[in-house]
Amino acid sequence: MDIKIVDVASKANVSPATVSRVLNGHSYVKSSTREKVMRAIESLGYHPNAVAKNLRSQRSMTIGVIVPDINASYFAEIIKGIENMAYSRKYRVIICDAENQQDKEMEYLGLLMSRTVDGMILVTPSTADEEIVRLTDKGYEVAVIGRAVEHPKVPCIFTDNVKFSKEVVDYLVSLGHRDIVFLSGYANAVDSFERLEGYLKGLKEHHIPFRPELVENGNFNERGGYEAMKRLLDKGLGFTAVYAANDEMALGVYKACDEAGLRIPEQLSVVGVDNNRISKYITPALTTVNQPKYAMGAVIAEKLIDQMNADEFSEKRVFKVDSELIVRQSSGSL
Amino acid sequence: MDIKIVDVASKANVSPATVSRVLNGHSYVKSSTREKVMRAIESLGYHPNAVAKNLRSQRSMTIGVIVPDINASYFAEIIKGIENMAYSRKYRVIICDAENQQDKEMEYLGLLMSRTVDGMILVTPSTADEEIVRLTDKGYEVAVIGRAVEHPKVPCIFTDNVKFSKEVVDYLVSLGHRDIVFLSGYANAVDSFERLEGYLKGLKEHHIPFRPELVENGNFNERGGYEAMKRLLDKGLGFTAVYAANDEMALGVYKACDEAGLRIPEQLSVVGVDNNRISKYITPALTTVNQPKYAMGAVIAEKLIDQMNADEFSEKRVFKVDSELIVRQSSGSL
DNA sequence: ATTCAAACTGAAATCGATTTCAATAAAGTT
DNA sequence: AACTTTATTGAAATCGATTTCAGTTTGAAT
Repeated sequence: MDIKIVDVASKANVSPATVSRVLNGHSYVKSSTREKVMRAIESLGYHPNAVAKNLRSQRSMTIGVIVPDINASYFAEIIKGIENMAYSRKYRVIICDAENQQDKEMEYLGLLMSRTVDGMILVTPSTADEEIVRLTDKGYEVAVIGRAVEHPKVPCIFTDNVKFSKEVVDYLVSLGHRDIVFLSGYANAVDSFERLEGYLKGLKEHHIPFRPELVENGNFNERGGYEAMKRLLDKGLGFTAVYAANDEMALGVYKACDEAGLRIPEQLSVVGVDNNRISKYITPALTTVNQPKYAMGAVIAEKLIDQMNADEFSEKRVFKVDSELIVRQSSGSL
Repeated sequence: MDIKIVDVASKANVSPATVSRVLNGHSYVKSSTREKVMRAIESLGYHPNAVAKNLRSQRSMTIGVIVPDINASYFAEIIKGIENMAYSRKYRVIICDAENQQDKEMEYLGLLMSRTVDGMILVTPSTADEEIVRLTDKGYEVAVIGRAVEHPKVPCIFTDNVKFSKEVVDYLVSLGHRDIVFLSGYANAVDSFERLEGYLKGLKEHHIPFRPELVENGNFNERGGYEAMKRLLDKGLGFTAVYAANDEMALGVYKACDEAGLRIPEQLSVVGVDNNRISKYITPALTTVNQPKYAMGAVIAEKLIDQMNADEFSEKRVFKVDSELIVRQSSGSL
């Protein structure tokens, strides 16, 4: 049922080699034969089998991306950046959505490891560094978004979690807040860890004693943020501001506050991270930290593609990009 | 540098065939040899080359999905539904984001056509029906979300655009509106077309004369909605309600109204379609039409997989699912 | 008219797995 | 003991393209 290159060849009275030459165009082919072949291709509706092609040529011109959740605009924006850069370099992108499940993440990693892609970009905060190092040493082309990995061949791009988290604390303190809740994401993510670190650093610098009871885990999603906030409110701890490690959790905080009749920002200031698309539409508009998501995706895709095509690796491998605090209406002075 | 099956074979002192048998487990292998092979695999860190495997076995256990925009929650939800169903059936999913560009859509279609996937799901409103029929006749397994395609082998799932659009008009008329704007999406999308049809049908039923100047195109995105609304406002046409063919455009309408000092819903009622995640967070919360996106993805994935594995095709191929109007605060009586 | 390079083409090897076929060994069956 | 049947393995063919190698034509240069 399938049309193969030999079918085209026999229809055009040439060898498969010639058809291949016409198809790929890096060799001499007489223009009259080229036309014969083209006509045969056309009339048979021939489509080359990429699986065979990739096997022989040992490349697929595709790169794979694994993200924890395509629904989160943070990742969706990154993907757009990757996609457009890759597209302009004639690469195609396949996206794997791990849906925040570690087993799926591993599963998809296995899929990409089986040579279906020429390179991969991991945006997954939970794949261990050692795993990435191992992959790279095995000869896979891997790039990482969201943190630094110690390996001379792995391009990385990330924002300084510690730095901007400290800046959030600085900002809240400048508004007069001293009792600041930190809402963390899931435990095995570097982002959670480093944002907590920045939070602590900020407190320390302002000589504010750390109150461990003000740190709660919200798993990076709305529901987690909602439940964490309810726990905090139930305990009746005194606090005037919440720094949520991402906007999704901040959304949950809004909901909990709404139910508890707590007004934002009059009674509680809320700051998120990601500049999620929703954050500017919600009322009050959420103060948040913006990361250059699209650019991060584009830069890392470019580096990866460069590296795949040149054996000398790039002078610059690790990119730390700046993020900015976007002050909106969810935060105010005491 | 790469470890191949022959390497494993020679390390374990067996033939490649035996290694393959161990790997795939559908043949007799003495348990002692199995262990030898396993040890060799382990110690060499062997990963089978899926490209070669797929070429030989003529299947990849992956299905490809093309969507116009992964950033839109309508598509993201559909993808989730597909992904989870596929995953439970041991299929992997690769997602192609056409970014609302028709050339990219074609490009990705070409990618999927080159036998890298066992089947494909198109959620693209702009791929022509004839193209889909042609693909299917050529032996590709294709399923479609969002409309019906006339071909006995193509599973389809969609909501009745005409029906719910008419219901939107019914609803607005019941609130007393008679001058209703219709904001259409881009012209080559069936959705635009059918939603307009429902709008017209609704007007007709209520004996409201059709005013062509009240129909504008907003290209299904926020910006388009904003600009279309501005054009309408500039023209100073009298209207009291807007039916936007999706929520994204409704967002643009909000922005234009905000700038023009027009209050929603007091001075203008707005209704969207999709029940986009943002729609419930925006103020006033948007009245919209909900489609069972996740379920649609799951159902079509299941049908496609069934069809790929059984030669007899399913009795039921076309699924029309119900959508519901979610009334929120953006619409009110005159 | 002869020579040499460039243009053009096909046969066969190759990519890395799976699978068929056939051969042998072990285990039951009468 | 002779004869099936079942278990176990390897050699070789195969999937559908690309690419090397070598051979033939053509065209230009001497």
